Amino acid sequence: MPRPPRADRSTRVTIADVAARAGVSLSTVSRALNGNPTVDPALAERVKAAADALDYTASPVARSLVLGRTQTVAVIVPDLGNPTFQAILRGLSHAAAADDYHVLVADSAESVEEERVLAGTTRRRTDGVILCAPRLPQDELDRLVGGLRPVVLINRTSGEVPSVGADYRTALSTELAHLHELGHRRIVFLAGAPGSVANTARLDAIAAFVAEHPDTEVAEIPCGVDFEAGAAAGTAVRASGATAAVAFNDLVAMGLLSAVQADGCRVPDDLSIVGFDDIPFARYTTPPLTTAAVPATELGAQAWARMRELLEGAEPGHPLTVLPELTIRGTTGRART
Amino acid sequence: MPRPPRADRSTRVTIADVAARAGVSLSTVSRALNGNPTVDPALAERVKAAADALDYTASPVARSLVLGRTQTVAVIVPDLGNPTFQAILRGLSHAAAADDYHVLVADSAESVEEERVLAGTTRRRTDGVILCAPRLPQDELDRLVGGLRPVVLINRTSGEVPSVGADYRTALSTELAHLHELGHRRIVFLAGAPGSVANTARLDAIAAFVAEHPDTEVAEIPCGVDFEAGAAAGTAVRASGATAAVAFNDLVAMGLLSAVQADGCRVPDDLSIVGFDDIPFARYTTPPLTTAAVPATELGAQAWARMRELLEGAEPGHPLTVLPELTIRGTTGRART
DNA sequence: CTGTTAGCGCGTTCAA
DNA sequence: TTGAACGCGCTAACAG
Repeated sequence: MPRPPRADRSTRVTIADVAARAGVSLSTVSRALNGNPTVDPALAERVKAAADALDYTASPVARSLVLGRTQTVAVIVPDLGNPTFQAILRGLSHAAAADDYHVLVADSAESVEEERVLAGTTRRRTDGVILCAPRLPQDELDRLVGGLRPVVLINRTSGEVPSVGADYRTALSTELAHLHELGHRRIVFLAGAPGSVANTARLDAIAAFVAEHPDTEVAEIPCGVDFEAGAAAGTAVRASGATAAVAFNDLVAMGLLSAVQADGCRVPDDLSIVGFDDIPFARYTTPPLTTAAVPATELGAQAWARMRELLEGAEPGHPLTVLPELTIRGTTGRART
Repeated sequence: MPRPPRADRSTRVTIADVAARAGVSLSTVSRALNGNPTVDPALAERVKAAADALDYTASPVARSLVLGRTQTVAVIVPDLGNPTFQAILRGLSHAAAADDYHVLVADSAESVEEERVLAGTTRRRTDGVILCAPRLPQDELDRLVGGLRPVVLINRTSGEVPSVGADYRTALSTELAHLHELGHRRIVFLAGAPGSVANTARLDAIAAFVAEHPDTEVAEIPCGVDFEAGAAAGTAVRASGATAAVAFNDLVAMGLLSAVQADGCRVPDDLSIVGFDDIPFARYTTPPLTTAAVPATELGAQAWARMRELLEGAEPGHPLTVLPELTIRGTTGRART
């Protein structure tokens, strides 16, 4: 892209204009407008009058340079199309706005390389960066965050870096227990990205559960993380003979639900399905989806709260881990016998 | 929020450090690093070597101040929770990133006042603002955009301001024609926000359609723009005796679909439903939703393209209007007789 | 081709 | 309490 022409600033009103109009020095204007108490009340009034007569507001860029503070934070997400990340961004955005901070968003497109680059470049034009479910391997993540501080991590941890996240492991155990209670003994798990932190946590939960419940079999089916993947897994799920399916997330669950129903399979009579996340649409499927509710919006707000503490120089709070709540709706029922 | 402490910049490497290490002046470093051809190749090499030995990158904030350019644009959306705006943001974000621009997002929370304020404050720290479906009344919008340029409008227009949007009117007519062709003569329209531009466009289309089809009745039911509103309208829709419902958008359609089905109503046998937007979930409802597909991601990309032209000082292209495509899926069928 | 100088628009010492 | 002067980090105009 060709370099755009230099901006025309000739028409912009600066602090000098206000100073001239109020008949004071630049410093006095600066002090008056920033509420510095050492300025004569009457003068301050005159300055403010001049300022809004001229519709003046200090240049954020100039202030950023001198203050070393931009009033902006960066948020890096792996995919802006993912409902969970959208919810996190929304919660974060609202919370930051309430504290008069701005939010720079960047989508890493699930690319580890992009993630690394974006973290660096956005950090330089903001006061801190919030990494949302970064895909970086642990060692690289550990290395990266060092040069990025202040940093807040969502759904990942790294040393003493403040973080917020959901306890996937326990939540998945709860889902399995729910299925077990309904009599399901042959279950399939539609796996997400192999090797990813989120998938590994779920696999751990499954291994632990199976160890404690020898009567139950949980088979893993490589799948994916979106609708299409879930729908595509329909055939394999039915062929498995399982009476229940645990999807990596709600997207997969919905894709599966859609596919098996189109195939004449009744849910939950023939097959029970559980999702994960409780995205906004989960309650509106037919039947409504049983899932583990991750308070994504709240996580976003909490992530901002951590960042804010860091920015204020306060002690970073302990890592926050929320436990997704099992939300039983219509896609789970007693196992067919 | 208390003012954060002044940032510690003592450890940051500046252009002076690079200059010292390379044994040249600051200007030479600047020139070399910016690819200015008037610098001796050998020297340029030495400078670059020094730069990355020091891991130096010019401060974006300082550059912004001197260049009067931030390489950032602001996007204001009414609601980050709306799938359509999410898609627009995604398309915009990707397109801008491809041109090495950053995106500042702000959610106006459907507030006209917030919209006005955010537009102004974000504009000052960016090179331009993109207003996504602004809720401002036309006269206020006209007034606002004047002091904001460069500006790009999505789903609204104002004088000569570049804009992109969808032709709601024609698309809704097409939906009505589809229903009419299936034999529907009693139709209800689940209206969105009264007085909003989007709702008015749909109402216009309905009025025109009814005028041309005296045999058809289209009753308006005040509703809303989300799931809950659609679900809540279920009773009224069924009581109306209509054989088909046109929802303001897909969210409403899905809420309605869910509600009437829970009530034992068969779709499309007892009731046909059409949505609007074709959000990602529309194809996964049961049955899949018939709707008018708005290429939201593409609109976002096009909005960026317009902004980019403006930034480059090029002629702003003509307003772009895309025609949402009728996407017939499973929620529409012949009218029951 | 390179170095010196002057800002970009502000906040903030330091004197007065 | 106020103003003059300096500097944030960088690019660009102007000499040399």
